[in-house]
Amino acid sequence: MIRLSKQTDYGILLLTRFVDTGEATTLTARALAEGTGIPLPTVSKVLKLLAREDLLASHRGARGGYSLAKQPSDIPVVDIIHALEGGVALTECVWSPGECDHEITCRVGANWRLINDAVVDALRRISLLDMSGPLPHELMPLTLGAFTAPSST
Amino acid sequence: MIRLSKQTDYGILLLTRFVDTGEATTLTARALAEGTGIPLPTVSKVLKLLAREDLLASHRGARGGYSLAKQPSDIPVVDIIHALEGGVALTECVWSPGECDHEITCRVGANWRLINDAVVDALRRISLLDMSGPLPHELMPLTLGAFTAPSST
DNA sequence: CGGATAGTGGACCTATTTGGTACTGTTTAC
DNA sequence: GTAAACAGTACCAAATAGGTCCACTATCCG
Repeated sequence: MIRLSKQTDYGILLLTRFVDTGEATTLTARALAEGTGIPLPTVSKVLKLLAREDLLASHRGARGGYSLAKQPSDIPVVDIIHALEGGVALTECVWSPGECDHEITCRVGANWRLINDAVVDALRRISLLDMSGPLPHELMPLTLGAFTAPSST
Repeated sequence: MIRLSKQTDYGILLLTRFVDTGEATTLTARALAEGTGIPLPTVSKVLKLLAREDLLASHRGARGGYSLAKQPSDIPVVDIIHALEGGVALTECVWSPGECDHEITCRVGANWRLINDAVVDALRRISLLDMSGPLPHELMPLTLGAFTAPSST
């Protein structure tokens, strides 16, 4: 089963809380933990990772906490994934080319790269704002026109 | 890092060998192992899984082996992934809904489902034949038109 | 100033998954 | 009947993910 890590899942969920409470709001890890049921240390870890990649701004000290560092519409889902699990590389050779023994004979690699790029690109176009809203289907069809030949582009 | 398992990677590679050698050819696990450098037990395991999902036809006994069960153009990549790692479920709630505590408050789930469907759909449109060829880019751009509002554009 | 609150960084442990192996059948060609 | 080759399954080891904890630093507030 190919799936995102739980951390990423938590991350998205936590970030939507910021969107819900208003973008400027500062929330503490503790409050988030209580609000979501996710254990505090874990929440803390996830928020730290998000802050490190500048998706969240951290405020230390008493009455500190975290707040969104950008507009929700300016935070692509792919950035969240990147912050929490390092990236998207469907196959090893996409991530670290040159380590595969099947070298020249393997034409599959190039194709994986294209597919990978397409997925990353789609994930880049989806923002936190999109994710946090109950998007009407008419407005969010997310069609993947795969393997169509556009002689134009 | 979100990635496919090595087994899936092997699977695609092995399947392309069948395409290369002609679709009707029967190949043994041993021959494949020697040809690819992948250890025999592992090759065997992967082929078994592919046969179980009817992507390969197995021929037992002496002079047996495996052959493609369908035309390469009729084997979507998503089926290979399904055979070798069980499926594509970006988040847990896509796979087994109802187990998440964040129940009603979580509107994210529905969106993940849409994204997941889109990825699966793209992977369904790419065939083994596509993967095994050195596809010219003009013929295989794999564009994902994500989150475009169809009404306006 | 001092205490309480909150994030920071990193170490750490455990459980699960993955990658890979082995072995005992069962089927088939010759 | 024997050898080749797949089938099923159990198994082990290494890697990764999930989660916890602690010592430290920064900030607010009285």
